[in-house]
Amino acid sequence: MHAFDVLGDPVRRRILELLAEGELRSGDIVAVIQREFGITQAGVSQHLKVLRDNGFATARVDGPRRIYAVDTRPMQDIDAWLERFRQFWEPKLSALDTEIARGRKQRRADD
Amino acid sequence: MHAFDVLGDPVRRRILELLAEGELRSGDIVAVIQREFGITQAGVSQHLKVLRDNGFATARVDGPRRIYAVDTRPMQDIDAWLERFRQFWEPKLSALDTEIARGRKQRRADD
DNA sequence: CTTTTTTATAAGTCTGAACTTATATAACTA
DNA sequence: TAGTTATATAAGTTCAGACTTATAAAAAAG
Repeated sequence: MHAFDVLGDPVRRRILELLAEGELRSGDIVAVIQREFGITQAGVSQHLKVLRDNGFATARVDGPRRIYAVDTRPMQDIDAWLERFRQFWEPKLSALDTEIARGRKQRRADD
Repeated sequence: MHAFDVLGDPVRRRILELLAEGELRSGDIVAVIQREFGITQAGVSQHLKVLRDNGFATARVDGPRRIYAVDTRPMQDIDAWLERFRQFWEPKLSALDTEIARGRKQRRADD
């Protein structure tokens, strides 16, 4: 399964947004997702499994609980895929003058 | 439909990769996709419609042909969504020493 | 020690997106 | 002008993935 396939689901994207803010218990993730999407604990758990199996998240055991953390390695694949399109828009980062100048030149070429 | 939903399909991703290299006729896109994915002209055309309808591509008329071009505005939404995860990995751009140092500090905190 | 909590997984259900065939329409060609 | 090319859309089909209920197993609580 490709990284984009994983992110092609709104529940999984939302879970990753939550994890980007810090580690969470499975149960806490379930509570938020149930409220926002109205699906069951088992449904959320299945999404968590997809994330684990595809490298987007890790889970450590804490008694009967699982503590989930984001793993952003697959995000880098997404980021890399986007690279081919970045030439079409202005860099978002603060950059050296040469980078800024390069960005402006690209912009002019596209307009 | 969310931008990630659109990219959650391998055919559409491939079409966008092709368009990133430059404008293409519908028929040429169909030829490549038929060879790589084995689906019909109508199938490809439906994917092209999804891309048009969701702002990822534009089509201008040239006689009986349609010439497709990529529109990267929705990519920027993807890029923006990724922003929350970039703190977890090293910046790809050459950066000021402070940026590099900041990147390394983040990396250590995560390991 | 029994009951409760936590959460992953199994097994079953269902629907919409990805596919097909068919075709309409516009443009081109001979 | 008739036949061909190009391509979008309509209508129908199908199956994979997102969902449910049920439950097993581990840990915690009383």
